Amino acid sequence: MGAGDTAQPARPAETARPDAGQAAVRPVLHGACRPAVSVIRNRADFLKAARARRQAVPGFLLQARRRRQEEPFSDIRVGFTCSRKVGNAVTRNRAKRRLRALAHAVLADEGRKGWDYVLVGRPQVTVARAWPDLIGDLRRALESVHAEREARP
RNA sequence: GCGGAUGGCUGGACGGCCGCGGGCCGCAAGGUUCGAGGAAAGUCCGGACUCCAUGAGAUGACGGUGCCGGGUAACGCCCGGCGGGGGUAACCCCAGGGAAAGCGCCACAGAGAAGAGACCGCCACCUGCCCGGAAACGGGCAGCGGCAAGGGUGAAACGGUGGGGUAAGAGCCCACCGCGGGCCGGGCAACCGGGCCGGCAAGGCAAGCCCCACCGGGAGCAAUGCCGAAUAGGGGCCCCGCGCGGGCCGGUCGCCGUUUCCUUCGGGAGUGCCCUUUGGGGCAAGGCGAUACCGCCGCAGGGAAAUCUCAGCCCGGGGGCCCGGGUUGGCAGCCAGACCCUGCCGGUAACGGCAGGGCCAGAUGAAUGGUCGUCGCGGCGGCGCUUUCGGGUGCUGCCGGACAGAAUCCGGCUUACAGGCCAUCCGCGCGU
Repeated sequence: MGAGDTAQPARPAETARPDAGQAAVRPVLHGACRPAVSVIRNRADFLKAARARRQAVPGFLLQARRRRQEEPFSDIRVGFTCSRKVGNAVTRNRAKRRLRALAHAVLADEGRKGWDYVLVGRPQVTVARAWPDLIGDLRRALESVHAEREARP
């Protein structure tokens, strides 16, 4: 009986894994290796990302953090933040949805495994900025954040 | 046709690419179906539902409501009336109980603001002075007085208008209106109509306090209930202190069972040990599982003692029963309901009854979308055609498309809202 119980504690750590495992299989069908993108829902992860490096671009603010060794690192995680300064509830929702679509379009190809990204909405611009400009913003922000990492030995 | 009043509806459509959340089916891949609003908002009322408190309840405090009748689960909501006010009208507006229970206040202006008051003013008798006069007397001014009509102030001036009356005046008297009290008639009632009496006594503010009637226990879904890491850890009681307990390792037991090369995929050759009836079987190595039992022998050593140490390795005083707390988080509450649609019946209506049909979001760093295109709508402009000169119509360019995002759920209220549509009614104009 004791051996049966000892297998239990290991399970919570693996809850994030199954997605990663399936995603690792799926890209083979496409021929390219696209890591899975999952969503950050935990407050602690948001706070950690906010304390790590950041890059402001016209459309939004990007916060990014490379996860530590003991955390799962096979996927890309992304979160979204729109405070009350962005506008009323309708505007906040719309800003968040645009950021979500933006992450979907760009991050799977240009994000890095084992990193957390948080996209922070800005008043007026996040909702109004033209779509191609926003995509360009994210590409430049990612480049800058990754370069900063490599410059620091 | 123009202007207006009221009630209601709508809140762009279609498609391509890429996505999200829930349910159902499926081992899975995946499939299928559903997926924001009229206010989802403000959180202002009323409930459902939970937990807490409570002897039924009464009283007080506090809060709320306030014409009458009806509707409703309930309401401060809705409907129908009444009264007052506004509008030619349709219709709209009203915080609409009590001011002869009491307290308080009524700024400024004004003489005076509640049993008030005399600034200008009006006036007879009487007294004094002056003028005229022969005198009687007349006139003027002042005093002693009378009055409150007119002027003036004010949001409001101690009933209003008219007449009589008077020196001048005054509800002093009269008529009507207003006010108060009975009476009669109508209405469930608020109230309305009529008539009689009284005779001015009763200013306004209750959204200052207050009085009267009625209603209200408190907190809220972050309510509340359940599950819940681990050698973790809190409290109580009892027992033991035994080379004891827990984890890991090994032994042991059970099950499985082997390796290399070639290949035309049929097979062939080789093989750690033993047995063989040549079919194969057993043992060792290996894997998986179980773990009661065992951990070389010996049966100990240190310390005054409690007790500690050692012997596979590591950690620790141990065991039993009961109670309680609780982090990350998960589940329930949590979506079939005072529900929606249609029809019939009752009711002026709000609404109610019956029958049939329908299933319509359940997220939790929070889904219900992102992007591109076409069409449609509105505004401004250009060109063409047409015109009863108001406009209509075709093509085209630019711009715009509101207010706003479910979070336990219902009934209301309030506030926000680009543009568009419908119905009924009123006034004016024109035609018949």
